[in-house]
Amino acid sequence: MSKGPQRIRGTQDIWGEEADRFARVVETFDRVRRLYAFQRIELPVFEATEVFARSIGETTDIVSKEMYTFPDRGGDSLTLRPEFTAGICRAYLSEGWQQHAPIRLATHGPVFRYERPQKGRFRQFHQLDAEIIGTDSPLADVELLVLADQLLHQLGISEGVTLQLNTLGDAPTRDAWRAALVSHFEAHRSELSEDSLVRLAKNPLRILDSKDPRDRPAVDSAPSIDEFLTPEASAFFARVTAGLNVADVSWTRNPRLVRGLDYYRHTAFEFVTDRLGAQGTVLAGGRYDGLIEGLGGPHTPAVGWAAGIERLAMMLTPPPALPPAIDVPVVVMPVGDAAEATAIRVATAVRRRGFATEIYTRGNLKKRLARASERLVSTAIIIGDDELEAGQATVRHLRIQQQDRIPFDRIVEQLWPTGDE
RNA sequence: GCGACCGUAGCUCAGCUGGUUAGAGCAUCGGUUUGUGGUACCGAGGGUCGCGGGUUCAAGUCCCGUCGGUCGCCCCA
Repeated sequence: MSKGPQRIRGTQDIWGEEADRFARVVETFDRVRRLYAFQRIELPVFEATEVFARSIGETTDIVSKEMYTFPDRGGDSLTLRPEFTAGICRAYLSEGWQQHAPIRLATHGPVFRYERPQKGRFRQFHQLDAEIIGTDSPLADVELLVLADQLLHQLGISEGVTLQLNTLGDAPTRDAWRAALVSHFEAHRSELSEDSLVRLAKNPLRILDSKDPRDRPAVDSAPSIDEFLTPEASAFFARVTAGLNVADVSWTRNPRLVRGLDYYRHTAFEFVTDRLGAQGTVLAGGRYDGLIEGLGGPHTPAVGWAAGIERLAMMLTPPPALPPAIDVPVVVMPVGDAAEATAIRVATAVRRRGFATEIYTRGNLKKRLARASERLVSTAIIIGDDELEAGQATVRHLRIQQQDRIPFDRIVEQLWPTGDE
């Protein structure tokens, strides 16, 4: 079946209706992001490996086994970005964006993770990303969440999506809670699943969102973070939730929500749906006050989130509701080689007037008209020997099945009279 | 990385318990007096049956491996 080179596993050739959905997600994000005054940035798809290794956490699966890491010809170790945040923080430092802090940034593009592909999960996939860097105000967290909420509404996919919210507290909170969890789970070792025993050593917080029913009892009896929140941490969380309530964004407290990446503090959140099988998370993020410091910069508080474009696109309304991919109102049909030059001249004039057109050259006139009808073209400009001799094109209006003759140099102004956009 | 299912024309699939030159629909291309419409009719091209090995007189059909896909686990957007 297959001829020639194969597409790389976990990558996609996006085309047609799927490409339209994809574009709609990006366009909507771009529109909403402006409403919240986030500025657009473009960043490299690869960075020095240490940018990700130091920020994401050496023990996470992403860093330990999912990165595309390779030496370049100069011997430096580079990595295709597995997420946006680390690269944005690196840029924040190397471009001196501190002087603009707090700064609101938005971007989107491909990210890469060496994972086993399945529904809604790819090796090259695409994310939307929004970050606010340089403020420790809970208002920033609120703004980001309200932005996310509005994005989902404008995409028309907020139905069935719930915002799950949690706090991971500040550093002292997190350390105390973590220690309590470790001793709790150590005491219940015998009740845990094999997976969770591994987590206990590597990333004990992760046991909390285990799907294995065997872990339930130990998880249910585990200490809650609320018992360890410092007054500052709980005041922070209270201001975030209060802000969401004022903005009328509904949310659910999920005390077992933790983040996979090590750099998160305080607010952690996920917009989750049940419509995407195992890949329920559609947009996720939180506050990462320690990350920039970890990269060697000054202490810099920040918040952000990322959303999977493919996952959002999959939730979009089915094809019929979408507008046609390409709207070409006019088509030019030269009949015979002699008509070619005139066809090019006419088509160019149409495009310079600001309208899309295509020149159909293949097949007999009947086939071409059939093709045009199929694609909902409204006007066909036919140019053959008769027309060349008369200096007038046959302009056929496909909808009303009527046609008339118009001199070549008057076609554009006849079809689109000035002032009638 | 683990488990289950799947892999036949560009697309969607049929091919019964292994048996002559592998089929259909859609799409494509051509034709129905080299110039007038989504229809109709006629015809054509297009397949190393993912790939490699094995069993058998004989394999698209059975077995093993491999690659790819799907779903789940892990992880995550």
